Amino acid sequence: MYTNYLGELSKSLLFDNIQREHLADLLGCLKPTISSYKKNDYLIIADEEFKSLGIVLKGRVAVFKDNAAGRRVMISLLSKGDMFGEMLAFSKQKKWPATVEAQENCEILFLAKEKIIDECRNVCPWHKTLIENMLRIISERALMLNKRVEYLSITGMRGKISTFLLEQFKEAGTPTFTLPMNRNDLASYLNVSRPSMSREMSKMRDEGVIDFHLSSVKILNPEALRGMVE
Amino acid sequence: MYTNYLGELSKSLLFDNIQREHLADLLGCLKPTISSYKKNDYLIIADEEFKSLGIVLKGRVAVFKDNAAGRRVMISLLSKGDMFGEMLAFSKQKKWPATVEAQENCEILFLAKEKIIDECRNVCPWHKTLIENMLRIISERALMLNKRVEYLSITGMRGKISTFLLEQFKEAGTPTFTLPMNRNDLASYLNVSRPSMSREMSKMRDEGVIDFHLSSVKILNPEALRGMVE
DNA sequence: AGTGTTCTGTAGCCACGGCTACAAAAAATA
DNA sequence: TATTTTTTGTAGCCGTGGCTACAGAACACT
Repeated sequence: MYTNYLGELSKSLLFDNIQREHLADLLGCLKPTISSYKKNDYLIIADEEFKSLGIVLKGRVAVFKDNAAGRRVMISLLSKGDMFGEMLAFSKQKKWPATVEAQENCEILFLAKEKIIDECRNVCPWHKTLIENMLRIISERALMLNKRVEYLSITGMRGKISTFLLEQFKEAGTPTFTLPMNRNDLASYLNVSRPSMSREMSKMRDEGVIDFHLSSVKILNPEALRGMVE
Repeated sequence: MYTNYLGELSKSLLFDNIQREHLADLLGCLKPTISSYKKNDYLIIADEEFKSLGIVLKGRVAVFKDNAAGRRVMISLLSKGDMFGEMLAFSKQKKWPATVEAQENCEILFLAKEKIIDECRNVCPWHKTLIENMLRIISERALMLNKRVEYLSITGMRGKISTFLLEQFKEAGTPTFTLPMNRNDLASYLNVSRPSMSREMSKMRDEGVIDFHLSSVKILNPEALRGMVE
């Protein structure tokens, strides 16, 4: 059944640190179901009852959210190895907050939420690793969201740009580094418009604080940049 | 040692569904440490190595973050029963991202991160409940952050206000309901300025879409409100 | 090299919303 | 009831940044 996918699954974060040969045992204990979907099929419709979390085995799926006006906004695009619904599995929330749609023909593994914690704690030693992985995945996602909120809470284009660049600078260690996204993605990450962001970056270049060409950026005056944070 | 606090701890979310009489056993197995701090003492300084998560037993503590410009911003204010550092305990991140300071004289229980998962899985049956609680707490926090990001990503005052009111409306079930925060808190939750928000709400009242007096709000025209979401 | 596609920088217009300031209402304290 | 403190509504000023539009650069594809 899922034997074809053992190799793929063992690369997934949820099954990290679990040997491929033990994975089969663990799956035997988790008893997942596998479903196939055709392009444009809905895997999940918002407000449906949550029963199990999903892992993409093959193909790509899109997570959407319909806002109150009825327009659908894409939240994320998932492919092989990615998981969805992991936060719902452990919260009190009972309904899916989003809609999930197949972008291509795909196969999805579903894991019932009760199986993840409740079963075979003593019998199956890999379960402990599974729980650890789950805690790590959710915690890390929460930390990412936290950082995102920080960026979004900054008022002012300058503040956002300089905070972001300083963080990249700190991470890279060197004053010259490559941006991890293109202008469009960066703009929507910071929730500003792309042209406005470009305009401001150019101003900052004119002022001699930074220099850049496409995705390559150089911090010329870190102190001045820090002064622009607020 | 912590026997004085058993009653308090059993009310904490982390120890939910654990009988007070079993809590003592569990704590014996978790081997927490308890420290006292005076007003203005630092419990944690940002960038220190993370070793254990904390639970406030007595007093109040403030979580701060210093932005790149050096200005400190309060993230949250914690009191009896509140926990901090729970996301760090399970992520790969090794350093505290924030500073924690005592607002009053207080007592804090610290729980080493290894103890939470690694120990006594088979011996101590309450451990399973503890892990479940932890997963629930972190998942719920992630969901809250997710919702926060959604609000912050809405461009336009109208969009934010109407989305928020529609959500409250849905939650309440009735067109008349009470706002869960005052204007200041709501404004900073939506990351807008308080006067601008008030101005826009008044406009919406003039247009006959909503009515309100202080914290009491009435939705007069839900359809029109939905049209303002984007 | 040639073509189409995506990405980036730049310009100009103008509305949204931030900010300060103040007064009235409500709530807390005495 | 009187007094202080907090919360809320309103006004006016004006800068920030969103938006459309376009041209040139970079990239992908053949």
